[in-house]
Amino acid sequence: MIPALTGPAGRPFQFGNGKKHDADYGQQDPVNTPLVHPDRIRPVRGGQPGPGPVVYWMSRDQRAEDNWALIHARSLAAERDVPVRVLFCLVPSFLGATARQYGFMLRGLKETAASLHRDGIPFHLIRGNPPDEVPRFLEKAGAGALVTDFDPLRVKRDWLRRVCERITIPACLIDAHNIVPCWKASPKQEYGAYTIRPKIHRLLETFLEPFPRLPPQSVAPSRFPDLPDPDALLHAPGLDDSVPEVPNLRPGSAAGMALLDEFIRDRLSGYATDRNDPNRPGQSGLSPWLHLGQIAPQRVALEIRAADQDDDSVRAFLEELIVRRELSDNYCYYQPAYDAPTGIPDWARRSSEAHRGDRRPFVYSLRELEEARTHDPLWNAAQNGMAVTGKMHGYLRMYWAKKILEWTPDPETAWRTAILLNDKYSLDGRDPNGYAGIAWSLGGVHDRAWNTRPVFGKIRYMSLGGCRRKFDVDQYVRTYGIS
DNA sequence: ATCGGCTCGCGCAA
DNA sequence: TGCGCGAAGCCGAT
Repeated sequence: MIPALTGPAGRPFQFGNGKKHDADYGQQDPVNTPLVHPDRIRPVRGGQPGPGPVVYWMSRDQRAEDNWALIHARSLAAERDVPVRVLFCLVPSFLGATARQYGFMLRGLKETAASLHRDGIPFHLIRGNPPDEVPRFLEKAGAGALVTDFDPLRVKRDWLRRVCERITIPACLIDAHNIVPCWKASPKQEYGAYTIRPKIHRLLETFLEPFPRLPPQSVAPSRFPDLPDPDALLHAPGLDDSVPEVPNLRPGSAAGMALLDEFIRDRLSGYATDRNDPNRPGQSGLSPWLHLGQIAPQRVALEIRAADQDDDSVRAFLEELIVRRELSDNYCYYQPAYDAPTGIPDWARRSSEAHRGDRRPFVYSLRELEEARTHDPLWNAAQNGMAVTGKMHGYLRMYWAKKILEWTPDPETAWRTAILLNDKYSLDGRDPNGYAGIAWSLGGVHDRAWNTRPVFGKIRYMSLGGCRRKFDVDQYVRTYGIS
């Protein structure tokens, strides 16, 4: 326990008497109400808070609304009567991201910055390597405390660790992405959805609570930085512009919320029956906005639940939004090799090794796969569709990934290829969901053993015939294939 | 259209 | 120690 981050009740940065908040605490005085559940908060560095502003280093959760990390930063600032500043550190090269993903992110950030400025909170975009630049900014701003948002990916955890080594002010981490904080849902890597599901459901009542609405900042600086200029930033040297932005797509929190409204109004009621047909717009399509934190999963869950629609559909959607998404965070948080075949379950690894030398019916190069030039029109259509639209239907993602295992020389190549292509073309690349999905498809993670097959061993196989039985493959190929 | 067998191991009841 | 059952299947029999 770190003294500077601990309130009188032993709960970090508590306000008031610590009693459970009411359903709507928009009316309440932030100074006298514990706004953020203490289990959402993780102190990562102790020390005496300085007299300067509280800085929220925004990373995974790029929104001004419904953001527990920002809410906590504002609470800290209100308590100490200092301003809040939001910092975003733009890295010129991040895990294979291209102009497609940077464009979506930067246009969203511009909107977020404008919202923050309206609330009296300056948004600072800096560029460079976070372990160098974040401490430098904190020093220059005379920051008194640091707040940041939780991300289970190695590179993000590494940044935070190194930032903490270089600063002298207290710092804390908030899980603003998961409804049940990742470390609270489970203390270990879970074996499957069925093992984490009851743990999450037990805690939902506590954590799936309404967001407080805070008044504009009373202590606000007189000067605000310029809003970020996405078009200028996209031309920065070193930025991979090999994949263009997706036209006719609206990044940002407002567009994400509009898409959510449209989904609830027009498509949620059919979700239970339509979601696994790639020819129907049965899925929400929210994943790019969720991935970049432009909208909060918790906001989505609250709205879906309030919609009071077809029970099966609501249940099925919340299962995917909450249980399976948070299982992905659990996997990346507790499994260091979340993006390699060394992290898969024992039965899968034994089986996979036994079939390493199996003859592959087709072997394609990265280039052939990337250019969608295989013998399988469905696979080509899925790959081509992703390259053009930046997304791929959830059901086809499994098929697409499994075929990469079947058509490359070894599992290592398959993992590398699947991750590279997903991260390069998908708007939701580099997300724990993507890593967990690939681990499920290629490594049997969160799955069970199945009938032994060549190459796959006991890892679940999927076939073109199976797809034909489930949906109209030819229609999909007509829509997304290369003619 | 529908059913059963395939196959492993976690978590819980006992 | 035994037992139920699981992140989206496949295949062949009926």
